[in-house]
Amino acid sequence: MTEPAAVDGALAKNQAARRRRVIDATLALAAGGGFDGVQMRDVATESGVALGTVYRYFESKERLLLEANIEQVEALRERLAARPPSGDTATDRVVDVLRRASRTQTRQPEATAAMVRALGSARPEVSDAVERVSAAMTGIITGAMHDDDPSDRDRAVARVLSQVWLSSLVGWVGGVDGPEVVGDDLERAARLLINTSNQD
Amino acid sequence: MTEPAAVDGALAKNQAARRRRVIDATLALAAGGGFDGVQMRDVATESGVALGTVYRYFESKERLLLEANIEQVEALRERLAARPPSGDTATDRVVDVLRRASRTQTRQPEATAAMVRALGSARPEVSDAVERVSAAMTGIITGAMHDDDPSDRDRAVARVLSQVWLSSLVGWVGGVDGPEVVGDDLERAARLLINTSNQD
DNA sequence: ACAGGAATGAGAACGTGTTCTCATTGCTCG
DNA sequence: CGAGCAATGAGAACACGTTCTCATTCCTGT
Repeated sequence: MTEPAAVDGALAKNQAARRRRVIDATLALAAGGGFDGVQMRDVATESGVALGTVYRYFESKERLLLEANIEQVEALRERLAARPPSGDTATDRVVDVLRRASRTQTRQPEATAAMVRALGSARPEVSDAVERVSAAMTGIITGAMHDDDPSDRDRAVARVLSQVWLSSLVGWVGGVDGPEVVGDDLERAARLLINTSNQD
Repeated sequence: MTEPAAVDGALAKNQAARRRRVIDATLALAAGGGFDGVQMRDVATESGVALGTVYRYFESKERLLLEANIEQVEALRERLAARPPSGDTATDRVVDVLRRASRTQTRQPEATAAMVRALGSARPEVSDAVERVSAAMTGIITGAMHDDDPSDRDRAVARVLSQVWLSSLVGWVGGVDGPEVVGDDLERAARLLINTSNQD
């Protein structure tokens, strides 16, 4: 019954440890020099792994950054879920969460820049990773709305907001807008989308 | 009075012609092979210009693709303005225009992919070009709303829609969604945003 | 028409992502 | 424990964006 390639075993453990070191090295390099600061040779050196090994674990630099981003966004989701948003209306809670999220991102400009650039590069080979990132973003938003399962409309709103999120990050990382615009964009979009009968 | 470097003159004309050839070669290559199909050496060869000259005209491959994109989006804007959208309500007109626009883009998958990737790469050096592209998108949308000058709210809605536009294109180009999703996303967002008292 | 200077052509050269080769190591299973 | 095989290390090699060099051509102003 050793068919599914035992998840324990010495090999698996070593591989998990390598993967971790590679991602950590990536995050460290990204925090320092953004996208261009993450050079595959450096990632290999810093994580104590051969260049070819990095590529056996991650098919490309983008994949590497996206996997790192998935961790970050999912961690963000858990952190936000742990401290539930304040606010009486769904709109307020969503705005609160979105503002906290964008603050988190704009506080680590370089690392965020690296990952956003990977997100925007749009190669089909990494579509599954992009999907997971945006699923996490959407989950953050629907989670802030209310405790019930999200309705179709909730999901539609959340999708739009996560799209605004991405575009706004791209605009910030690309130097089109300042960091505060990300939060403002999201708040404005949220208020336009979730307009219950009470005008702000 | 020959101060502003005469816009006519033989030199200026040759330069304009070179620039045109370079952009045309770019579009042709992009139509064939997407982002990776646009190789700077090929652009130079196809446009009958030296590689160094391409770089004197366009600081980078991204700049080149973005300048090409600006032309396309502005052409699209004029075409859409020439055939005003059908529909009685602002929502319907906006949806009509957005659907036509996304059809135009998804019909040229490779070329669009190349340009979207340039848009998503988010380097500050090309922020002005990104800005022009999104200004054109926004203009397309506000133009569809009504003939009057857009209100602040109109502009806010248009900005959100142009952000959805970009994200949705990124999702399509990146293989996350099918081409029809772009138009659907935009329509859904438009209906959520422009909710006059008449529910659809 | 001519001198001076800017623009271009042609191609080498460099940096970094990615691939490939081959020797070595480490795991698993009998 | 030992054979076999996958994983890894080390580094060369390749592709393409970008930069640089230098000779040649083309404008422009006189």
